[in-house]
Amino acid sequence: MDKYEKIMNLAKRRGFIYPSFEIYGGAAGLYSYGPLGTLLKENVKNLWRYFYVLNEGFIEIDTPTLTPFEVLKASGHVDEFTDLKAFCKKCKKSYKAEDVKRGDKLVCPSCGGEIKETSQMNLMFSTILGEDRKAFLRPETAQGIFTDFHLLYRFVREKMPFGVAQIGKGYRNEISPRQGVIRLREFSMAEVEVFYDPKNMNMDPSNLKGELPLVVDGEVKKMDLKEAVEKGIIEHPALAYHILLAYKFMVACGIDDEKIRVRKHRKDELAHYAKECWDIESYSERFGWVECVGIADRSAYDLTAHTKASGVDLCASRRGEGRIKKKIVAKLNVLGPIFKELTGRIKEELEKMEPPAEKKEITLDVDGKKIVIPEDGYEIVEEKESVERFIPHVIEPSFGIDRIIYFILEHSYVETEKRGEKYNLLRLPAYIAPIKAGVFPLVNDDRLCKIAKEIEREMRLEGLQVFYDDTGSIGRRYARMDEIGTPFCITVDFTTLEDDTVTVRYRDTTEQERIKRKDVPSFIKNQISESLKNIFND
RNA sequence: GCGGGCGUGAUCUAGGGGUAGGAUAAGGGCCUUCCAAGCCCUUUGCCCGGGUUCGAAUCCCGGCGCCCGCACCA
Repeated sequence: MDKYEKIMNLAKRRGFIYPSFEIYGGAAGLYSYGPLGTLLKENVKNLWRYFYVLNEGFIEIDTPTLTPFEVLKASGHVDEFTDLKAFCKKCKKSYKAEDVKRGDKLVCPSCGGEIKETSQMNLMFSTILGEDRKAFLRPETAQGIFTDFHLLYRFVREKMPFGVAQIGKGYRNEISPRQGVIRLREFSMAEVEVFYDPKNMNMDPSNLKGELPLVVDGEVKKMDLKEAVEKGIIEHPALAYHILLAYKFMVACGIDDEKIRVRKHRKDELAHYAKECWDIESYSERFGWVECVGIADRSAYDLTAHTKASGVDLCASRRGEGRIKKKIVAKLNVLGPIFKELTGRIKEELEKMEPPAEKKEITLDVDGKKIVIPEDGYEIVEEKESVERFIPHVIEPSFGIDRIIYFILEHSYVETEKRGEKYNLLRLPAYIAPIKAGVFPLVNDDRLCKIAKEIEREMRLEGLQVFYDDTGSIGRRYARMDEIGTPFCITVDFTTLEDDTVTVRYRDTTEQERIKRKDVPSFIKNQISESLKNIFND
């Protein structure tokens, strides 16, 4: 049995994650989170929020997964995702069917033979809103952010740069989803769209401290980020910063930093919207290097596309450089007496015009009427342009939550021996662990049980997920907690009856210490929050 | 989507045309003063559908799922 199987066995047995709808034979690419998996996933999402919403100060939103056709048409997904591919068995090459169509036959451009084998490449799930409005389940959460850009830009009071985060489901109708939880048809993603002014990134270069294992020319090299930007390996500092942040997040999740690398996309593997893209990959014994995060430079691609398609201006403003612009200003005291009630319309049309080089009579067409404006009916005014409109650029860190959860399990899974017996545990960081503490009476004695149950209740009311257990031997109960990664166990023993102390047992060392019974909730909370704060102290 | 292999409780596995067995886990009880102890009892299963047959978990066909290779992977 390989590690993947062991982990998936554990995951199923202990309620982390397992194939969905199994009583009906299951469905490829669909997995469910059980009770512990749901807690674990929630902790991962909250850690992510800690990074991006709390630490970075990005705003978080929640938009529909059902997305009208026009949105994904504009974004390029309809055309880029819908492809009939023709596969030539002889040449082992595939082509876009429309490129090799000859009459009603598909002909292989390489060998000239007829191609019979085709496959539908549409990766989006289509559906219908109401009677007949075409729609899709979103393939990424990003479009819900782009299409609200104007509202969000106003919400942040028009400051640049700003980030918008979203956690939610995405859907891709994979032709053949192998690789278990690595390739899902419905999956959770956490995405940020960072909007910035390409002429003014507002990036503090001191944020680029540190070396990352970059894959350059197929080789992994530890490289200083500042150097990577200077050498043009990473296109610009904001992109480098987000690569670093995403890397730190992965490590904070408990993923082995020896098994993380950062790889630049080749030109031919870039998504249609991306100008440059870096993947944070993690290594699995079963699957090899797997993409967990993609950090893409989407430039102005999406906002430009949606501005064009919707007609809504998705621009931002920057303080201008004081360019001088001429414009026409109507003199109402002259025009009013001449044109009476038409004056308002005339002013509107007149001021829309490009000013003439020299002052002269202007002939205007207003609502089908020819109007002649006398030379003294307007002025040409010179104005300094104080704002400039531009379409913001976007950096998008996009996290595959389910893959990250798989890697958390794989990398925290430890096989050891205890008294000659196999002993397995999950070394999850305390803030990731689904259960924070086991609470036990040393033996099944009414007095001890009563106190242990009281402690359990106190901890729950303090917001801690804990697990009370009084069955079997104490060793067995520790083992059960170790297997699901519970970092602490609280045990009530006979000494508790005398001095009101209990033992805290640490998962990774199995060592114990005594603390005051009344301090238990705050002690555990401190342990968790201290380890969380340490993430950013390096 | 193509070719090959596989499908037995929650997990691991034995068997195999005639009442499906074990281990682990789980539940109940006894015992138990710190790391999967012991004893007694108990629950859960042949992927689904069709065919062959007196009788199918077993043989055949189809589907679904999993694994391997090819292809695909925004």
